[in-house]
Amino acid sequence: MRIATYNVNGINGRLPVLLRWLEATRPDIVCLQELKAQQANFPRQALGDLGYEAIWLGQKSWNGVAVLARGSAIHETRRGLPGDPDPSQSRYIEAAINGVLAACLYLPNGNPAPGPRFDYKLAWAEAFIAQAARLIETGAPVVLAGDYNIIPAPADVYKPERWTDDALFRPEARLVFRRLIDQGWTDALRLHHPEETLYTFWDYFRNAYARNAGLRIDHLLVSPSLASRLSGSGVDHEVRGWERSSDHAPAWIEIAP
DNA sequence: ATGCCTAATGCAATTAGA
Repeated sequence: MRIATYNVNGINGRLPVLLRWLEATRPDIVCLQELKAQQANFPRQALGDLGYEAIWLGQKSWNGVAVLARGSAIHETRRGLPGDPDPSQSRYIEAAINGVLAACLYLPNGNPAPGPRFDYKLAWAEAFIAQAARLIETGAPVVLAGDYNIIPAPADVYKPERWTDDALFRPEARLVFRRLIDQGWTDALRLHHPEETLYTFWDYFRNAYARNAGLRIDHLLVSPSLASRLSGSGVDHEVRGWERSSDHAPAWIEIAP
């Protein structure tokens, strides 16, 4: 079973790229972020034609998250993050699918830091850490998949010295990631690729993708009972090079039955 | 310190992204 996460940066503007990637890689469960679409404007039909059911939490202009599943029923378990300091922002949705609990998250960017946006990022992260603690405590197979807007380590950014004061790399942000790992979650991509340069985002400026000036900010954290079933993981980085691509690339894990 | 690019909104120019 393949579980993927992809920040699409506008699901309707990105639909040809999204459908092309789904057809090419056929993931079983997909977490999407940055739909940038109102609830009524989700392309349910086009995804259904490819065999995907969906649940989603839309919003005008910004944010928005969705979970897709191919060939399995989706049982929604949460819509919105408990304790979100600003519930008007659509950043969290959670569902049980074929024996796996998938939490789809879009953690706030937080720039500029310091400031109110960074405060919101950290407050949102606290609420998420609390939710992650509840989920791992169940012992169930859980994946926390999404755009964390956190660069976990210097190896996860092309030039760490340029990012020291950025909300994605500040110590407070990295500590959030560390606290999740300390709860017992496994960073699946780093487990399988301990030394590799591994990015999931390249900005649209300065020819960043061609220069491989990227960041690793999209992550799949798995609970112990899912970690024991991991058989592989990766980034579909070539998708970032497609015409009219998102600035993120999809990341995925493979789970034994 | 800012623009470089892109999407959404809404139909010009602003906001947000990271």
